[in-house]
Amino acid sequence: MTPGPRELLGEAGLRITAPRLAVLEWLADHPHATADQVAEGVRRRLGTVSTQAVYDVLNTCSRVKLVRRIEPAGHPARFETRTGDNHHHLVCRRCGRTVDVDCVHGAAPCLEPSDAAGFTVDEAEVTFWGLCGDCQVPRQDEELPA
Amino acid sequence: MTPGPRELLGEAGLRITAPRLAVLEWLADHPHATADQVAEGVRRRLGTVSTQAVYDVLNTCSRVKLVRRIEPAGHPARFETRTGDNHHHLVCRRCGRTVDVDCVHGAAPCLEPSDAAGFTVDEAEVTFWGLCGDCQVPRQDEELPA
DNA sequence: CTCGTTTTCTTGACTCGTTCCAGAAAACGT
DNA sequence: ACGTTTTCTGGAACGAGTCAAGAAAACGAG
Repeated sequence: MTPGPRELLGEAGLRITAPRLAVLEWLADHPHATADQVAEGVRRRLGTVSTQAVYDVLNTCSRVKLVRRIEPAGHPARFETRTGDNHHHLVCRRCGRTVDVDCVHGAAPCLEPSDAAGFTVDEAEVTFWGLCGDCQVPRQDEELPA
Repeated sequence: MTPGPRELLGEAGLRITAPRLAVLEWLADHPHATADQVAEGVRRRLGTVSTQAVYDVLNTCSRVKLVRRIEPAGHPARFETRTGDNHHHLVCRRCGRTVDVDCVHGAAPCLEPSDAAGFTVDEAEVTFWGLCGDCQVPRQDEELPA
């Protein structure tokens, strides 16, 4: 079965702390959350947690690959616990809403650049840009009416 | 032949100003420059130009597709005049150096997500991450020796 | 070519997301 | 239970980029 946050932290050699457990648990239920949203969710569960702690947990867990950080241009970073498979994302230009997209061509579609120009490539990141359902028509509340 | 900056601005319905010409010309010779680098280059040519003007020119020209803005996660935005073809980029995780990568599978390889989830997709952005030649070995100057 | 309108540039304050810092507090190994 | 190590708190700070008000240029009609 899927290991819980406690086990994951242990296996990664990280100490088990309330903020870490809360972040991981909350993130498992709310993928693609921003740091702010994570902080809010965690506080709702633990009472008070510093912004710093949240960033620290997120960064530490990113480093050991327990969470993946995605940074869509022009939007604050978002985090998810689905790691390992190199899936891609569909991001709304307007509200930043993000959804997972499985790799189109199976395993590694565009994973190899034709010419690496002396680079060592270790990841191919694919982002699809567009407008989500809610943002497609909404000239409504674009400007408040006089 | 390739139209010069002056013609491009005209066609786009934008006024022809010294800062704009200088930015476009400089960018044509220095693709993937950051806003700072553009400002520096333009100042070298025109004397004094406000940071604001540079951002304004870059944003305005982005809007009319005269320049493309790329924003690699964790690095300041970079700009290029090669627009229209949806080519991709290879970015150095460490120094941010960016090089163009032509689309591997011809026209639109991964352009269509398998499931759009109600989104209207208008662009597929592919970024290859790695280390450039200069950043692969350089544990040298990582820490200054005592 | 001059004038008036419109767009662009300058200067400087400011925001946002994120990190840095020092000290207090918790977690782990013995 | 204790000391060491790592993590958390609170607050200051940072970099990239934007906002706002007025001065200065560019266009185009007369």
